[in-house]
Amino acid sequence: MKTNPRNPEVPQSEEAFLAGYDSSRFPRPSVAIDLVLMTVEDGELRVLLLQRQEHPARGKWAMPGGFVGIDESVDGAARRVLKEKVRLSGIFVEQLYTFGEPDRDPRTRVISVAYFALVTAHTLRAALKSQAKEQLTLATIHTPWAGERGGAVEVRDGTGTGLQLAFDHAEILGVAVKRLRGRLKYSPIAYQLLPDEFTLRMLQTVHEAILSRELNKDAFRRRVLGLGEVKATGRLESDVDHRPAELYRHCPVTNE
Amino acid sequence: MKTNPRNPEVPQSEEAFLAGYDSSRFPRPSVAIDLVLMTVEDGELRVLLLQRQEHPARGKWAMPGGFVGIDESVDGAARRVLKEKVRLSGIFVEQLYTFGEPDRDPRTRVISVAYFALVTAHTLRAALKSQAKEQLTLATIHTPWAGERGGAVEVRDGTGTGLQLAFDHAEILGVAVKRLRGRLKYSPIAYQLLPDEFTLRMLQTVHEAILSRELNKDAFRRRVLGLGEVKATGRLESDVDHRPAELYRHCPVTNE
DNA sequence: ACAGCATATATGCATATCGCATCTATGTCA
DNA sequence: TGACATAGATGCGATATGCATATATGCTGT
Repeated sequence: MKTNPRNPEVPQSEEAFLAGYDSSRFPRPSVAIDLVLMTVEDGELRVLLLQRQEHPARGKWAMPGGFVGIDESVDGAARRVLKEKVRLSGIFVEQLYTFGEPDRDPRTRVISVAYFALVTAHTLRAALKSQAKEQLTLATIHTPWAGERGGAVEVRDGTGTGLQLAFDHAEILGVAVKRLRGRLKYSPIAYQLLPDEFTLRMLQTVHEAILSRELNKDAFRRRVLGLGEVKATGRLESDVDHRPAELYRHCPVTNE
Repeated sequence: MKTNPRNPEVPQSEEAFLAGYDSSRFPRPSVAIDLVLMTVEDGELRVLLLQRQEHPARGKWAMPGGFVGIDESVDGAARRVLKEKVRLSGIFVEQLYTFGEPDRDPRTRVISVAYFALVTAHTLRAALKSQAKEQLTLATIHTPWAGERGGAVEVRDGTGTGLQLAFDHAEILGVAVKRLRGRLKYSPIAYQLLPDEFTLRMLQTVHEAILSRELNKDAFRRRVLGLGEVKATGRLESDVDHRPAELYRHCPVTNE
């Protein structure tokens, strides 16, 4: 057991410790946020990555991140980074997990609160088009594991070439995919990845991309319609070379 | 939108920011952990609380916590606090959620990573008996909300008197109960709250205490036995004034 | 105009699960 | 020895799901 720099404080209660806490006495870790921004495009689950221009991990890919200001909430820092680096706001953002190993960043002690965000591919592409200054990409996520197991994942660019992730970002992304899969069945999270009006086939494609497996079409339709979370609009999709399907809307069901 | 102390850094990339980061230039928040240590005793879900001896929130009840050292992992800090304040180690501990509102602690900026831990009431009572120096209690948790909704909770001592929780600890505890309920169905978490050998009735009681509702006995038995996660020992419980039930053991099923 | 095609949408059926009720078994205790 | 409380097993209807089949409809090529 290594020496604890706060050993002299051990006999104190938390309260005494806090009351006598001298903020300059012990070094504090930096606190950052990392943003796992995912979308479904062309039937694939994808994540926004930036290629690092500087050492360390130069040339590797990382998810956007930033430090938490002393006067802003951690959630607020996540929304700020989303706005500053991706030019997006108002989309679904949820805290994922906090990564706090001392050596996860080679330069200094950084504790990172990871967030995952979801947005339609259309909205994301529009936001990215307005600022092509940074080297960024929408990479496809491949999970070597099935179900909701979790673990590190692989990412590939449009040509199928594998991309190297910086730091512990492969692990972070794995946790994000695991969380996303776990929430899919019991929360209306998939609608974050669809436009306001969508067909049941589009909804199923989103589910299949997230779960990385095919679903039974009829059971899927029955379950979705039975949940009462979608409402038929009466309108039909257009610009398809086959029979157009009916368009639905997500109607959040009141939690009685 | 309030002024961001790091506005001058905005045009920089994360990488440039990190590379040129001067650790003395911007104030860093303190990082702490809070430990939600829960157990099931007398068919009730209970949580370990300490009464605060100092201001602020003097006299109110709080969950044990402590600061994260500069050289220890956040998980390690949680295990250390568990060991130092509760004299327990080797039990189930899992990260819960990070609470990062700027005003959640009135003294200074503290970002807290909450953990939840589970242990049998027997083990916890034994650990507490060896150190009655601090004002602590095992309070019963009452959730005004049903299902897995979440929200603040109430705690009461053995006489049914409500206890006031300090800071945002009612919210933290609510998130812990919500997480515990959500995990119950799909993870073998309940066995953390039972001795090595237990009856199916004891297992059901743990589930009912966590969910705060009664379960169908036969359906519960069938589901548990069907999952193949328990193994009959052939032995029977003793010291009961009725027909003794068979004792079972938890046998972790191999994730194929 | 019309046949063919691809997909949408609806229906039927076997199976598995779950809630509920009923029945039997087995220990303690008066 | 019998009442009693709980353990443990069985049957049944309702519901969800996987799979197959049948029908509907817009588009396209001839």
